[in-house]
Amino acid sequence: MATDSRKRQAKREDGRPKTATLADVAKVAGVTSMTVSRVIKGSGYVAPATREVVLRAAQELNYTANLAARALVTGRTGAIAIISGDLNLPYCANIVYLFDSLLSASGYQIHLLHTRGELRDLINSTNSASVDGVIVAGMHHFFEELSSLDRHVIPPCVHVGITKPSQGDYVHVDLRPAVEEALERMLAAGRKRIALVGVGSHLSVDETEIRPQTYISMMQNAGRELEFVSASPRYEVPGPERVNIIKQYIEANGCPDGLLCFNDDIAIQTYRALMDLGYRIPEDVLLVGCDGLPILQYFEPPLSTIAQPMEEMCALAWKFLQNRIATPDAPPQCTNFDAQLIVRKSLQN
DNA sequence: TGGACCTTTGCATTTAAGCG
DNA sequence: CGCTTAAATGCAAAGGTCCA
Repeated sequence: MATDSRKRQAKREDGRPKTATLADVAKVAGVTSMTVSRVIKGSGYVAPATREVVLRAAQELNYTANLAARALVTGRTGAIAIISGDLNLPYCANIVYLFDSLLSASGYQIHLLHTRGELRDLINSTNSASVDGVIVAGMHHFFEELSSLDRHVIPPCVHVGITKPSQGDYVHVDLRPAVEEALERMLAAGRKRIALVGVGSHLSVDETEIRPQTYISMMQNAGRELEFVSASPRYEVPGPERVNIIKQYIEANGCPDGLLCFNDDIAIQTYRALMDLGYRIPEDVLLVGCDGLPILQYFEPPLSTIAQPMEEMCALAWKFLQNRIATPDAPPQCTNFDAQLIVRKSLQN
């Protein structure tokens, strides 16, 4: 102990800042560092009087736990990586916000990543994962790739989103029933031209994407022509530009009388384009988005949307990940939710 | 190459309390 | 008083990286 103190003192003379350690607190409190550790962690037996003395010493020395040293012993970093799409997308921002609330409440820190390269760097930096777990929001291809890597290097992983990975823990939401319901309502209302807004006829988003898949099968079963208003749902296309793309399409081709939008962002831009061109909702066009953004209810008329039970999904995914961290070899945990169609005036005749 | 860094964990030891 | 049990505390080792 005396040796340690001399070394710390020497460092201080070198001009390096000295931070209090468990041993420093222990010395002041007159106990060993193990007792201090128990008090700080709140685990194990410590007499109330001893606890008080230790806490006072810790406060006096402005002690904060050395997370790196703790990770060294426990193999836990107290950090979770979240890999999501771009935060420009309200859907992704909302997911990150929800996980942030959940993880913070559990005392975890978040590493927010957007690319597989970022996670790889994180892992390579120490030859082992420097996070306790990974949440992959959407991006199921990435999840599959991650799951196939060396399990000794890759931390526990859970996927949450509208695609269903072939392995691992996941929380999946099925958009199909709600998309079908929206299209059935448009068909039942006698709408002649029902188009999908946001994806081109070449289905540039993802061939496994359930929205265009459902749209195509429903329209074909109803004997209807397929019609795609190509306005990339990706964030690279700025909103005003997308409004113009949609307006140009309508001016060139006339306006479909039913519009299913790939997401709520696109629904809002489609709304803007329709208003600018003098179309009425729902009289001329039935309009529905997808994401469940609350702001849609404040439009006039209020916009319909396909909503996912985001809070339940995120809470369950976090529970799955905690289970996986605790028992790495347990069987896969999977849950499926159905998205719900929120019908507002834009989808009512 | 080996020791220092800092913390936690499993196990061992000591102390206190309860009871006949 | 002496035994048993529970509570409280301490010891030793381990972990990855850095630096002399």
